[in-house]
Amino acid sequence: MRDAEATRRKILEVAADEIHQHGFQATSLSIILKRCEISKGALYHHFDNKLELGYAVFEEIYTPMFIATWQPAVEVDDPIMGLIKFFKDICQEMTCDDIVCGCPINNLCQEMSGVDEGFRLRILNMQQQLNHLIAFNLQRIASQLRNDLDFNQIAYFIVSSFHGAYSLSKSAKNKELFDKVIAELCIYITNLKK
Amino acid sequence: MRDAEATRRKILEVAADEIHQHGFQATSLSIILKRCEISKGALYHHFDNKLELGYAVFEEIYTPMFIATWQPAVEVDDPIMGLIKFFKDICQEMTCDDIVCGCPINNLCQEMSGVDEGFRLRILNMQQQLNHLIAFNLQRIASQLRNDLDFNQIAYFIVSSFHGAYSLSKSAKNKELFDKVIAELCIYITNLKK
DNA sequence: CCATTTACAAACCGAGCGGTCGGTATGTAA
DNA sequence: TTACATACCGACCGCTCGGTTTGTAAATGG
Repeated sequence: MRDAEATRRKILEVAADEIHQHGFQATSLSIILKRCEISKGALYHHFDNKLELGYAVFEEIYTPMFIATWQPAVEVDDPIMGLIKFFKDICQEMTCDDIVCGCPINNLCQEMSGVDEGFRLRILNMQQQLNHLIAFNLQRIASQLRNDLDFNQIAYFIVSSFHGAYSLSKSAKNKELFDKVIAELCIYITNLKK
Repeated sequence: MRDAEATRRKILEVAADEIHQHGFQATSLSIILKRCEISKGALYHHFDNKLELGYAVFEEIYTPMFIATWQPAVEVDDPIMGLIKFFKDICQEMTCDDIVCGCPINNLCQEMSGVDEGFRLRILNMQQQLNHLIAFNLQRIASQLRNDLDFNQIAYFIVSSFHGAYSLSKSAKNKELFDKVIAELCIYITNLKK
């Protein structure tokens, strides 16, 4: 037999890239087939339908990537500094094209939350995990922070601003705009400290 | 003749609603035709193609609505209080479904910025107008605000957070989440004052 | 009053979509 | 060698899409 697992993996990776670039609904299976140099039979051997492929991409590609991105930012001695370093690094490393393409999960959130319940619940779960991750680690150093802070609320606000920054930069095709919003976000985060 | 202008207007309004609900690409012309109870000939008599219809919706429906929404919020004696009242009002008036549907312009920004240059430039123009509107009116009361503030940066940050709040709430289908982010945004805005 | 333009209606077109299906090649185990 | 499962091929299907063409009744200008 040919390497079935490798075929499956290739489909997932190409699909992840296509979905990231064009969104789920606008992603064409035939383009995925062409890029993978496989037939439709091969794809439907590994996945029941387009939706199941989408779910698999979400769970096996986007989710691990998302966790691996955020976790190191807050699971450090000082999550405030961790977050700021995290954001600054993103500003430095990201190209303009990266920003225009946006965060895969946030893109799906915008596109698919209202369309498909399966996607919505997966995205919701991911967001709650992220929020807990941030809020818990802020709580951990509560003594260094201002009093009467609502850590959950703050975590949601940080993520909102971050993803909003992508949105704003999409129409501008301008990295500087992204950098500006992130800079202000960093100021906000810094001011959480006493 | 039958009332051509009324027909055109009805098409625009129905299209605006469909695009708001399903996005531009997923909006089907045939559904618009059914809802308007007109034929394809009527639609293509008034608009060259789907894209031109989309542009017309943007310019004749979304843009005036957008301006009319934000302008009164900042063109008051105290734009800080104006913005806070604006946000609080939105929290009160908006239903959960409204929030899930999102801001039409931000939705289009996410979906179409990378797909069509015509949309991108229209959205960009709109965002720059909004940013100037906010930044200019903050500048106006600079003496009441903290020193060394970058008003443009702050305006971008406010808009980012606001639109990010929609995004976050889409997957949660939860108004409280939206309210939380807005509450934190109001705290941030309040803290701009001396 | 008639010719022309306007404002639609309705039939139709090709392309592309997701998905199905019969068939084939390649492996393993009896 | 037989028997079967897995992995994959590619033609084809029904359907919807945006868009075009043709036809026609109502309004308008000369």
